Amino acid sequence: MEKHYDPQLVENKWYQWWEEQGHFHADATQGGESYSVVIPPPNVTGILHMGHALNSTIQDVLVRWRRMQGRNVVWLPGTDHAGIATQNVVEKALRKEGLSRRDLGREKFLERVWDWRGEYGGTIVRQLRKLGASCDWSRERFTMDAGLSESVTEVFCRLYEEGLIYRGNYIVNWCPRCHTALSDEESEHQETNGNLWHIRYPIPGGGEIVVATTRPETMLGDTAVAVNPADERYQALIGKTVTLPLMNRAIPVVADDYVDRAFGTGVVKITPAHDPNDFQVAKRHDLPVINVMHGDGTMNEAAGAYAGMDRFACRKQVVADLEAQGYLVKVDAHQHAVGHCYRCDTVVEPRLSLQWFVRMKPLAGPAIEAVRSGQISFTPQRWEKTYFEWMDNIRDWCISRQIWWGHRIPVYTCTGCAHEWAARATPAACPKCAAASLTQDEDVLDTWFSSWLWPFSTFGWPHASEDLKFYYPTNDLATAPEIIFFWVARMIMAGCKFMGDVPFHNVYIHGTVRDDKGRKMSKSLGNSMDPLDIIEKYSADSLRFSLMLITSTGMDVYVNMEKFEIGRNFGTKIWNAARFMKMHMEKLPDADWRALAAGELTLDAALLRDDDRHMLSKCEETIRAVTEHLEKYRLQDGSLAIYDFVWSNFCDWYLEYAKQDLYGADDVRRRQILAVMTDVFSKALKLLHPYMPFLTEELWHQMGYATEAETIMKAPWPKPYSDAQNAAWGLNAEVTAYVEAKREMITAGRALRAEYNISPAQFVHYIVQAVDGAGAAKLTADGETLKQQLRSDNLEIAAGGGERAMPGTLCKLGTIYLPLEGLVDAKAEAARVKGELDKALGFLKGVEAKLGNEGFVAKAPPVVIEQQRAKQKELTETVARLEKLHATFSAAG
RNA sequence: GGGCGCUUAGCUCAGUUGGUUAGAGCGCUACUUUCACACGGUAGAAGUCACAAGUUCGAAUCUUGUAGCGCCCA
Repeated sequence: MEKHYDPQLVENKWYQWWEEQGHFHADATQGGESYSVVIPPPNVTGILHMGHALNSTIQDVLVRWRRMQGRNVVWLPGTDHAGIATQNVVEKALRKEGLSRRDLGREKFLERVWDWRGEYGGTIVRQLRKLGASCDWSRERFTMDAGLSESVTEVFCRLYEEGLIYRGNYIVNWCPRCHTALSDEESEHQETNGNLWHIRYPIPGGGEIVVATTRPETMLGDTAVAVNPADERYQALIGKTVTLPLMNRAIPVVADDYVDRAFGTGVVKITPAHDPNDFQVAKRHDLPVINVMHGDGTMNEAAGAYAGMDRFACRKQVVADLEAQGYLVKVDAHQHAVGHCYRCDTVVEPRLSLQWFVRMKPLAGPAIEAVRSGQISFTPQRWEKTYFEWMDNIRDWCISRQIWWGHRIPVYTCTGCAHEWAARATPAACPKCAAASLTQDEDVLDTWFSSWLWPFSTFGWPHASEDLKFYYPTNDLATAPEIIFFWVARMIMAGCKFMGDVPFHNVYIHGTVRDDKGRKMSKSLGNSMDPLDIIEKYSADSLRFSLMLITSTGMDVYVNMEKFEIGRNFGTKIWNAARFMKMHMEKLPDADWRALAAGELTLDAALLRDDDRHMLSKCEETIRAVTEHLEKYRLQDGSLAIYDFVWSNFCDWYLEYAKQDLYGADDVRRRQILAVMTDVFSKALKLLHPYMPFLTEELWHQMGYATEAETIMKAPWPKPYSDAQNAAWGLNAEVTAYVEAKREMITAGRALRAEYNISPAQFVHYIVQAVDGAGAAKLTADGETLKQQLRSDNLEIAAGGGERAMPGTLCKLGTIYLPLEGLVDAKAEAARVKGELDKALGFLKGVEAKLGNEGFVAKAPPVVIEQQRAKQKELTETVARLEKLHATFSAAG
């Protein structure tokens, strides 16, 4: 084995092998307890970014852990067709050829998109493999697959037939660049510095009123102005008309509660075709609706002289004209939130158009109940509030998009009798009049209209299937908070509606990966990190482990390149621990390490020493801790528990302790030590496997824990030792406490030599004054290992007796001295001891104050009082010993 | 404007039902290439837990308020 682990070859080798061996594949017919996860389908145009790395690692940790627990696990991967984004990409490519999609026509264009998808669409799926994601690739799905398309049509038809889908003229968020409607969720509000223009609208026969607007170009489509009915200032004007400047149109003054008296002048212009609130006002007052814009954001004929201008150019011109004609009163700077297209960042235009909508209220009820009743829970739980907030105020969902790439709306109209209906298959004739001449709606559906079916459409719905029966509902869903409205909430609604059951039981909402300055990673900032670069530089294991170790549940995570050294260094540490063990294992060629790693540990209790017992106890503790953390989705705590166990316990202490025996001549003892090590280390590898799948698989084989055909992926998740084992081996709290006290003494001894600048290479003489005879006996039995760890050639252990005039440190088991006769600065030592004494006295005072407090003694739980009493006893003894030591030095000085 | 969250060591963050001498990783200081590992070892320094008031025998932890930062929704 090399000194440094080289992950590049190893990672590719194992991934390929896992996949070839079918270890990721699951089969419903094998039964057992199911555990299923569907991947949040990444955009087919996408490439892997740090957010995917975090999201996928979380899922893979959970999935690999459950697989080792023996569950029948499936992690279903796939991509969504990302209607607008993909169409944009292909249209851009076409433009380079000087073509538009209209030049090609719908059919040819779609062929081009499919070609594109075939060539570039699989990128992210290949990248997920590099990360180690144990997805069942045989089940990979795409939202435009035949099967998933069938689910979409089925769902559309059912909702249509139930009257839950309707078409109507409403104000929608319109992206003039993508040339399509967007849902409310797809319009992202951004704080923008704009202006509030105050415009004079003259009253025929004298006077004027002033309206304030942030979008002056829309005034061309004004059909009224409105005031609050309770606003005394404008009572006289209600029902009168004013003249619309520039257009010279007479428009009425209406009274409506919607108007906020305190905003601007208290008078608002009403532009029904270009503002959702104005549209409502127009409906209430039966006002005409004038659309002044084309779909591409240029002004249309209704804009009069401004026809043909771009909306922003028009804004400038309108303002200039208003000013020139004396209608502009003033301009105030005004900050407001403006909707932007989530795909291309163009300013969204509220626009009246004919679109398809889903009535959401009836779907929301059961979905709200599913979370309220606890059938679904969010981690962290606070996101449930966000969910309820949105669901309680849910609005209808605009699902039609004026693009070509997507599921075409299955609504047909008879050109003969004008009958309109939704059909699951392309109909041959009108069901009403039998005419064969039909037209299909030109629009396609929102991509999320297929994604919201993902947890069951991917398992074969609407057809009954074994998979659907066995794996639905899924267990966990991991995603980012911004997806709660787009996807999570809608999946819950769809699951409840079409499956009659929730789509998953737990939603794990993780944070955002940011750069080390806390900024979101973005192409324009140039601060994004490519997970593949990290994998190349440090390995996928390092990426995964480091991410998990530094990311607390649901919190944003700040990363930079150096953070990934954590995982790499840890990997090297484990690698070297393994290398060390192997070196000694080779001295016992007859030993069956595989049986030891796989089976129950049998040990000769008579040969066990306290450090072995301590190690076994710690291992058990770690198994419990990691398992519990994973159950609670505390992935960071899980990784930290393993890290601490392997590094701070196994490597720092047990390995060092073991050297005495491993380098010694006693084969029986060596066998025992290596048995304990193998048991503990193989368990550590298993606990670590979900986080670092590659390294653990490599070592699983290197260490001889498996035959070639076996994988750690399917090795059973470690369990704590049985009560019988614990009893037989003598694992208990006293033993653990003794070993830890012994370590405290070793640390104290090392600190003494550091203080006296004794070179680490030099062997030194120590004297230990144990507190009692029993302690002295134990320490004497451990004498050789103590000497090894203290680098001492002379260790005297005495029981009881007085304090000595030499540098010493008080420990639980006794005082450890560094006998440096003649060299000791007694004054300095006295001062050092005085410092410790003062500290101890301070704590003692605090404890005694607590115990002296009547309220505390009367009200605190007995356990806590007992704790304080024990502490008081301990501190009192410490103080007494320190006082003696101090006195000794004072006398010597 | 409404909602949610954050503020703990130089940096990034843990701290799970109130009871610790408040922890980790990185960074920092000193020593160190000794026979698993310098991607290492040993020892160490470092925090009025944002601020204020309150509840309590006891508050980093609960309540209220203030300030700053961030996100979501209008």
